[in-house]
Amino acid sequence: MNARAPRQKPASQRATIADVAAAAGVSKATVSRFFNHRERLLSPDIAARVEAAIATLGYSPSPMAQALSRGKSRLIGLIVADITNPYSVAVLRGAEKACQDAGYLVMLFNLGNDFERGREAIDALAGYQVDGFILNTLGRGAGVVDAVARHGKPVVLVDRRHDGMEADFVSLDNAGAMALACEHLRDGGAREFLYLTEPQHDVSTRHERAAAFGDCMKVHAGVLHGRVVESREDANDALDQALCALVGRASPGHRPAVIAGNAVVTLRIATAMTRLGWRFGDALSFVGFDDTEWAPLVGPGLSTIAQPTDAIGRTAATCLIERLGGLEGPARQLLLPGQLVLRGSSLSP
Amino acid sequence: MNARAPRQKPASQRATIADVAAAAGVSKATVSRFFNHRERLLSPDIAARVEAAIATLGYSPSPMAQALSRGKSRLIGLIVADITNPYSVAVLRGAEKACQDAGYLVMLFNLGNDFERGREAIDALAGYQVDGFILNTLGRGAGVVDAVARHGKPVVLVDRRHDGMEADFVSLDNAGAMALACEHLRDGGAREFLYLTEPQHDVSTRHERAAAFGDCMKVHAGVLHGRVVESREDANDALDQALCALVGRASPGHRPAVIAGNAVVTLRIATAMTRLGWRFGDALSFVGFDDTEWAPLVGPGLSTIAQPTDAIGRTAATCLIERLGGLEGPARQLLLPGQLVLRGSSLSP
DNA sequence: TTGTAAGCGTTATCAG
DNA sequence: CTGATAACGCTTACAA
Repeated sequence: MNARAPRQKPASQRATIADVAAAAGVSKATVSRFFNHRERLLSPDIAARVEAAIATLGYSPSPMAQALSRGKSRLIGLIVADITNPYSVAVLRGAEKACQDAGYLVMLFNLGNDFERGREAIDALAGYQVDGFILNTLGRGAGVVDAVARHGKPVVLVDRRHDGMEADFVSLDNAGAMALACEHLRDGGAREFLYLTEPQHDVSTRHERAAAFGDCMKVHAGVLHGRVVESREDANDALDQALCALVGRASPGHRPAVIAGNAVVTLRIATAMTRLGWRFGDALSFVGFDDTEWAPLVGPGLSTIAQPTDAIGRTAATCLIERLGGLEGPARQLLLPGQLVLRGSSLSP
Repeated sequence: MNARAPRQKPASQRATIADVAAAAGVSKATVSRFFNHRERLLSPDIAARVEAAIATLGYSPSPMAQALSRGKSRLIGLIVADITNPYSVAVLRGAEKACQDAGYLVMLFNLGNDFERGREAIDALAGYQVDGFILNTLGRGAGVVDAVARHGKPVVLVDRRHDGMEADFVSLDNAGAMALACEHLRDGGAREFLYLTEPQHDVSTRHERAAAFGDCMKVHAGVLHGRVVESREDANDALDQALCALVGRASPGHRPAVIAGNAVVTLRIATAMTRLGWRFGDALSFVGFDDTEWAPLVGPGLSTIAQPTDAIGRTAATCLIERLGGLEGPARQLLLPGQLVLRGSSLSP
């Protein structure tokens, strides 16, 4: 008996390892061993007793206590720039599946497009002892590189590189995908091209796509002509003008081509088209990045570049888990191919 | 000095409370008090020393250790049936915001539409000592009620009731929203109605909407006629037939009306319309539940019922946090109003 | 093969 | 107001 009163035990809680030990008439260590080294060092009869006690008490170890004790949590921190973005969600799903298969749980932190919160997110997740990070943000927002470095945990970057950071990187093969789109449109007779993108800022994917677009034009220099225009929210006039200018440049018999850098831009273009009274596949050919569920429903159907989102997420998770398993070596770069989905917007009538 | 070698301290880790205590020349208890009871019981000079040590070491308390010690984690478990569903995501966003404002972190578990995993999800989250649950699933899938009950933690249900469960419930006012849609369509001249829903199974929202539809028809018995049809994936023929039958029933001068139970059904109907070569707002009037970003782009624009998703999520989180704060009393029921968004599909030409 | 006890990073009780 | 010290639930040397 202790002189001091022990903190009272909250009446009916989950069974703890001590309860099991008591019930089975063994020590806590033995119960712990039952879970972690069962076969190797436990006699059958004791194992049976422990097993029975576990069953009757409905015991399962507390991951928190385990994490505290082991220093690792089997938790993976996933930070997304914007959970509203279907791309992010699709990637998330893939990653989550892979993690669960490997016995990891995903802790999600959504930045809600507030890039300054990146550091905060990392610190919060690190507090919960996540073993590693999957980051689908970065570029803007300071301190993230340091924040990650400070905790010294493995990181995988998805879709957005970050300069100062030596980390595995998983993404769509932007150059390949853009080439697919451009070649398809060229085959359809297009000579004048317009690439519409969200403001590029520091988002690596946007830069890569714009650069790839430029390269495609260069390959057919003299015959293909392209322009890149940044589309901003609420800048409808600029968008309309860019489209009109494009159509104005086109020579007869050669339908001009528009490529959208992502689904957000596609949405804006579709709105502009109704505003202008134009029809996809008629006034112009169109291909957009990101194959949304509604792409088939707009006008004659929108041709798109489908990203292997699920594979991207799964690959990212796998990468990270490999690193957690101790894999060494330089940062890897995994570029997955996109797929051209043909619909009316880019086909000849 | 201990006879036994202590487990070696991993070289450069996060600073712990002990490090801070040492640096400030005080006890761990004092450092702890600095965070939890600063003003009340800490002399200014000691507080200053602690503060300095915290700053130089970059210390912040480990939430895991806190959770272990306190028995509460400031973590909220959020279980969604399907993260792919934009409705769920929108709610998630609202809830997350409210939680963060209140100093809680959300742990997300996605069922991926595998309803049998509900129990697993709850146990996993309970393992991490979440203080309470927000559930956006249930109905199907066994054991969830017991699983929740077993842990005895507060729960808020979103959008889907569950019979055996006494818990706060937050959702769209389905009856009100349906009435809005029906009255609008009736004003537009519709007399023959078709309500298309996903298979109702045990999903309470689907039942409520179907029942509300029936009630609306009953209110104008004799003049309004309605049918409810369940639309299944890959049952295109049945859908087409239902639509044709509806149009067949309509008397001249009275455009028939179609109401879609959610965005998934809306998508199917839109596809059917192009298949049939019909045009929204022409062959029939249309209103669908859920205001998606693409609703304005389909045909003349689709009229919808916009759910206050953000408010739903926020409300759910607030509810839960109130309970965590000790609020007693019977289960509450919070029904938030929907908003009718008018577009071409339900307007007279 | 099993038990003992230290330690993971906190908080809370009790004595000064 | 401050410091020891026992818990929280678990793992893991080390001893037996």
